[in-house]
Amino acid sequence: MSTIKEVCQLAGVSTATVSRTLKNPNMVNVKTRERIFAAIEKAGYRPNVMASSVKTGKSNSLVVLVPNLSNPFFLRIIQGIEKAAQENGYSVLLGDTQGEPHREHEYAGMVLSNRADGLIHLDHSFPFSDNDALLAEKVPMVSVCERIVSDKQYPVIELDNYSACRALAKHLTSYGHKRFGIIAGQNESQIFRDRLGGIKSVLNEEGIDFDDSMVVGNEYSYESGSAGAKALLAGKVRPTAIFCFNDDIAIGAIHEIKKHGLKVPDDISVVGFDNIKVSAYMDPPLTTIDQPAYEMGRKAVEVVLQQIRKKPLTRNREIVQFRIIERASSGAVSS
Amino acid sequence: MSTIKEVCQLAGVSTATVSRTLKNPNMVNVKTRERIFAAIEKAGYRPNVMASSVKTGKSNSLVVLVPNLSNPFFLRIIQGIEKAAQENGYSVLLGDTQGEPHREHEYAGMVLSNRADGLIHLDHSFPFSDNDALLAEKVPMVSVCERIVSDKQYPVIELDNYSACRALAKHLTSYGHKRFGIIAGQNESQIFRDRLGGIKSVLNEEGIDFDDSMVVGNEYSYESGSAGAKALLAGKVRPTAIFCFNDDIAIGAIHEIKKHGLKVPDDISVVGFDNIKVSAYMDPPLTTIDQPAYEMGRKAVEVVLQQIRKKPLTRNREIVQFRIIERASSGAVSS
DNA sequence: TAAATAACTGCAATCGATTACAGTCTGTTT
DNA sequence: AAACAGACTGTAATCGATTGCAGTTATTTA
Repeated sequence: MSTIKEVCQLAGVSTATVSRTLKNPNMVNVKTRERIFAAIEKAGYRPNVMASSVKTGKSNSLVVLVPNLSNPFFLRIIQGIEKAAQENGYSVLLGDTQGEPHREHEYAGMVLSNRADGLIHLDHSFPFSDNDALLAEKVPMVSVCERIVSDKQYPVIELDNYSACRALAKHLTSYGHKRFGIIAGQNESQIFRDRLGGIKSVLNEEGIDFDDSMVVGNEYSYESGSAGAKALLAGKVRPTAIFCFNDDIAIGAIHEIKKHGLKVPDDISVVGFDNIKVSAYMDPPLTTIDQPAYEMGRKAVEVVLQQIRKKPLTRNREIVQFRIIERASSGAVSS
Repeated sequence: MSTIKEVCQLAGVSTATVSRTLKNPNMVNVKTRERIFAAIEKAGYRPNVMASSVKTGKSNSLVVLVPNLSNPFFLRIIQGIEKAAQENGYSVLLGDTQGEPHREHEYAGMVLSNRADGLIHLDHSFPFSDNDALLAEKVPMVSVCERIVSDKQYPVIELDNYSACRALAKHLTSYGHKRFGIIAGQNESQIFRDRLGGIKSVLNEEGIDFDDSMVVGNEYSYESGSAGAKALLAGKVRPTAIFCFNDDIAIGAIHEIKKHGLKVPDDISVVGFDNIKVSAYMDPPLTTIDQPAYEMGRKAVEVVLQQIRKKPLTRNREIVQFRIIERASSGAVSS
């Protein structure tokens, strides 16, 4: 790897001029510039990004913390992040945390050690260790989907989960459903509270009883969907409709329901959340809530960059639009 | 952010000693060490990774080029990569290339500009621009799944696609199938040739005719699976079994087949490739070839690290084991 | 024509670490 | 008691850029 000095030699100029032709070309004379470009070409010179980072204090990369890389919904968000980052000259450092605090700390620490300029968190945990909490105060950070629990209010890109679940619940009650089951993801999150709240508000309005024993599940996975469905089917009263807090859960649930010889939606309606791509290809195709994941990723990048560039944020909370996608996994309650 | 100098002040030592307590603790006296650790704590000091990278010439990160982030199979590989990288003190720079050369060039260039120490490519294209080809000669690089087409032989982690497809083909012929269709991913890749070769070799042995017009599709996606199935069903002779070159394609194909009022596997058997997680939850669950994606990712990291550390490679080609997963999407041919 | 301005370019300090080399101090060996 | 080894620690050069400041021309203005 050749350095800036070799280019200097070849072009007969100082490092300053070479550096300038690369960063502020219009500061240097056209003829010199050309000579330098030729020298760069000949030397096969590539500026050492690390060196320039030391000087400028910017790494031009963002860390993204993902609780679970196998979730296609997160992936879509990451695609959005990656694209937007790239367009802005940033690169993405990926951290699969598996929800483990020590891995979060490790990746979050990258911002403190100048490896990254900002942090996008796809979870609600405060990703820094207690030790680093003070330093973390001024790091550019956004969360997607759910607000980070911490004293400081970090910006968030999120969906109106309450309203989305109301829409979904209304969709089901309009089909005459009265006995509901819920298979949730994480029980102690704001998302959980918002979604449950949304559903309950509709049931309340409709005068439908709902017992918290009908809420099962605590993981966003196929397995948890299967297990949740199994639990619900084993209860005294079988629900006629099941809310699943993401599509993976719904897929697992439908699988299990069919195993029991029941039909979806004839015997039980199932609805998911996220609208991942495969949902449209399931049998039956899933009724679900579309979250604009790609867009959310893009927005997240905008917001961190704004912080990095020390521009004031217009708002601390960006609400993106959901759409209810009605497909064949939900239908009229059987009489 | 405080620097090493502030720690020096607090502890009353030189930068050298601070640096040493962090990198070679046993070189410094226990009491000094403790004083320094206390100072580090008090200052909230985090070493600037960029600065140390300049000096050492190592960035401790790897670029991973993914042709398509939405493919769950690639994701699983990335999970393996990420984990292994982290265990070795490396972080992962993710590049979603969408198969576009200019994006490949851009990401691959990161190794040349010292942003990354090595490169893992989940595709077969030579990721550097022609300009950079010379410089690329000595960059640590591995590909996963498929060998990189280039003069230099870069190591590869791959499956024996030929044998895997033979296994799959035998599975189907043993069920009595004689009319086959194939929905492929990329037509000009080695994978394509190996897989097609494997299938044809079995058909040959069994004396089964096969017409290349029964090979359709050129993209690893649900849509392509649907479209491919549609095309095959519109042909003069309807196949009784369809090979799909990944599970996404198979999922799309099954969806389409059902739309035509046909049953899987009663009317048509469908087999996939990769064994992504959702395959087990499809209706019917997919017969497929399991690729140990996570393991492949880990191996890829091992191999690049070996190159980075300038240790000789034991072999240039690492073959991982496949397993045929027989599930309900394939069955006896209907009479 | 002298003075002022503009357009380039170079010098050298700097970013925040790492590390070869040399120096100091303590303890051993003869 | 002198010589030497071992254990620490510090000095200062260095990695490869960036950039404020100053210097040199060339051009414009008065």
